[in-house]
Amino acid sequence: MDRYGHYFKALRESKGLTLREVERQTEVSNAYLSQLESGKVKQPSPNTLYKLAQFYKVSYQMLMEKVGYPVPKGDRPLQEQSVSNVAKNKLGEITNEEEVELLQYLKFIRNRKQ
Amino acid sequence: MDRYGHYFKALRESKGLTLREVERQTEVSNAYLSQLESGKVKQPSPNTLYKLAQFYKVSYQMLMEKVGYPVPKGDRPLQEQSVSNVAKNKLGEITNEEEVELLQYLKFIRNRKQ
DNA sequence: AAGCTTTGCTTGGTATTGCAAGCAATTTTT
DNA sequence: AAAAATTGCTTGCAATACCAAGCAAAGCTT
Repeated sequence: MDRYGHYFKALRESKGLTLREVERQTEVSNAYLSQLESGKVKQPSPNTLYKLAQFYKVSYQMLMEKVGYPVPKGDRPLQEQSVSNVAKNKLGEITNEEEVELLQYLKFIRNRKQ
Repeated sequence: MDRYGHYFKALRESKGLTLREVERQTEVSNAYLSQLESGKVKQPSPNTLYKLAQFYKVSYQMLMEKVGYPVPKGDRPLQEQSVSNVAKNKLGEITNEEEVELLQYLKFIRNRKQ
């Protein structure tokens, strides 16, 4: 049940802060912080994690990982970003003709709006 | 209320899939998918977003951002994978609305061919 | 045409996030 | 030492994520 609760607690105590002190600066209630530190919360929202990451000056991604959210695959550089590659990743195969039609349609959309 | 619902719907329909087909492959219920696409969900969990990102072959980070979760600026991919990139090189940036329209139009193109 | 299947959608329910309010124990102030 | 403030913590509650089950409409099959 409590896998990372003690981590948040250690983080706070290492800085000698009270629950209410953290509450004031992060806008996360002391009630919830207490539950968080004692392992009563399963997966705090990214919004909450972000506030805590900012405040404690730790990596947001690391917190996400710690509570069990999937993290983006690798920080490796993305592959070449040619139009066809991007289109393939996104839409499955897309033909040249389809791409041309999409581009023309985009022009149409824009002209229509004014 | 709904800002990204249309987007998920366009994504699914551009591939000509049913709610239940997506359910089978992503393990996200068709009930929830329906709610998601009609703007009845505020912030689907990262877990759900990850499944959909994998399945639709779009960037997980981009979905996170789309539904309003904080995304660390430094860790963001240099260029996001999206339909907009199909056109970006040639026509510059496109808006979310335009992207949705393009996805829908792609669906139309593909269905038109019998 | 009458059944069977598939479609998107709604509804009722469970689980969880996150908080306001309050409590007992400890610390600080007077 | 009494009063006041501060501490971590619990509890009830509102909001929301997510799903199983079911529904009406539309599509197929015979």
